[in-house]
Amino acid sequence: MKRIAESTVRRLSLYLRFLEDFEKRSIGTISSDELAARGSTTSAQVRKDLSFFGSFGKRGLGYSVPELLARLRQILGLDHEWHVVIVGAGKIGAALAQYRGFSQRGFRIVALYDSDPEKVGRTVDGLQIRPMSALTAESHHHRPDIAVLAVPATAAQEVADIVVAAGVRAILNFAPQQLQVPDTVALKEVNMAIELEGLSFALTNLRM
Amino acid sequence: MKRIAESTVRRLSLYLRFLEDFEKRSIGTISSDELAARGSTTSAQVRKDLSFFGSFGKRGLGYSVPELLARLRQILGLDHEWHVVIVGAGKIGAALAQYRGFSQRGFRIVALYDSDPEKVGRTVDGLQIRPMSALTAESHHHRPDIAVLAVPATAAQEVADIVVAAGVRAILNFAPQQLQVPDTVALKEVNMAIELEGLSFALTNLRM
DNA sequence: GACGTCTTGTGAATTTCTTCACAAATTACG
DNA sequence: CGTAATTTGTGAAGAAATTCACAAGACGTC
Repeated sequence: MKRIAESTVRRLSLYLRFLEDFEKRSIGTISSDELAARGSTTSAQVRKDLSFFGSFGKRGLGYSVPELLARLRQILGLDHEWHVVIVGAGKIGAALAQYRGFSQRGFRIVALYDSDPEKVGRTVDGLQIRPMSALTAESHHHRPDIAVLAVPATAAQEVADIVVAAGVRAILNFAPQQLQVPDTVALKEVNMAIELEGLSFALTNLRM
Repeated sequence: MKRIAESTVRRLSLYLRFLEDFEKRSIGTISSDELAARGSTTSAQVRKDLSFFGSFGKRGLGYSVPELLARLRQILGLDHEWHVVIVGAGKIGAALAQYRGFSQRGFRIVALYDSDPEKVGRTVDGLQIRPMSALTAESHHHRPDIAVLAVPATAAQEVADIVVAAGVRAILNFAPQQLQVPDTVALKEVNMAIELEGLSFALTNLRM
């Protein structure tokens, strides 16, 4: 299969969200134009994005909402459960552990780790915080697919190495630290500083 | 000035971070190659990115770390203070209010708002939570440049309209809801669901 | 001060991504 | 059944981003 651009995958996620909304409102059919309007893109872009995976629409009619929903879920790999471990039970880690969006979309949090002995043993949203030192051993049992890192920047690379060694194949990094991982491991960085600086740049350079 | 790509601005933020690190380690000079290695990009990319704004290096030598730092800060608009309001004092909003990275980089949180009367009046990190209804009036005084939205998805668009009307010209949106804003307003979305789905896609399609 | 080594800055080439534009398919309707 | 109105799927064109490649400048050394 041809390589799919990251921008395409991001848009597929958006389309999925819009379709869920359309389904909730019992709309059975949707055109690429209507989908595009919701995501500030163009109908051609929507059709091109979908065309990488097959042809799901009916000419003259549009796309069946439930059908396209199912196809998108399948394409994005949301048709089965992923095991997630969260590392770091500070403010961000705890907020993530309680975030409903995870389980809603088939991401099951199987464990929450922290290296601080003070925090170990406490419970967050029904999940007991485990010591960092237990991660490797417990991973044989939990078989995590994805690790979410919510640790200080200074610890991030070390933790990344540990979870990769423990068999995790995807990392979502909230620490403000650029990580190095083998290219067999998928990596996404969420970095508020970068977003803020992007806004600062826009405020400085665009208009005024 | 030519339009600068978003990807370029993101990389400038990264370079800034690396340079801060080099400065801390008292490294006086850096080559585009060394900068590239830290950010998994290429030296040509680094030089091209910088070339949009001038020529800051010395052939045969590289870039002066303090000088390039200063120039990048200026380019990104980090050479003066921005006023930030946070809307939503739930888990995420509260965590953001306490996040040290804001003030460290010249983003001053001038107010924290919530519509829940239960939360109004409480203090988060020395900042009293104000009622949402006061935002418009108080903005005349605070003159916020940036609004950070940490509200439920269902409220996000309404809040966005309010802050835009109150004079905010940049929005950082943490709500899982695609916002519509006038194109005079800069907008960044941080959406964990999209990142997770990107990882799910990678796990499903790449290898295995 | 000439020579060798290094690294920038930047047009040109290449690759990637988006938009255009239109034939083909489907429905609606008289 | 035929015609008008839609809307998809997709090659081709266009735009944007990245990489190449090399002349020009700067330093170190003898």
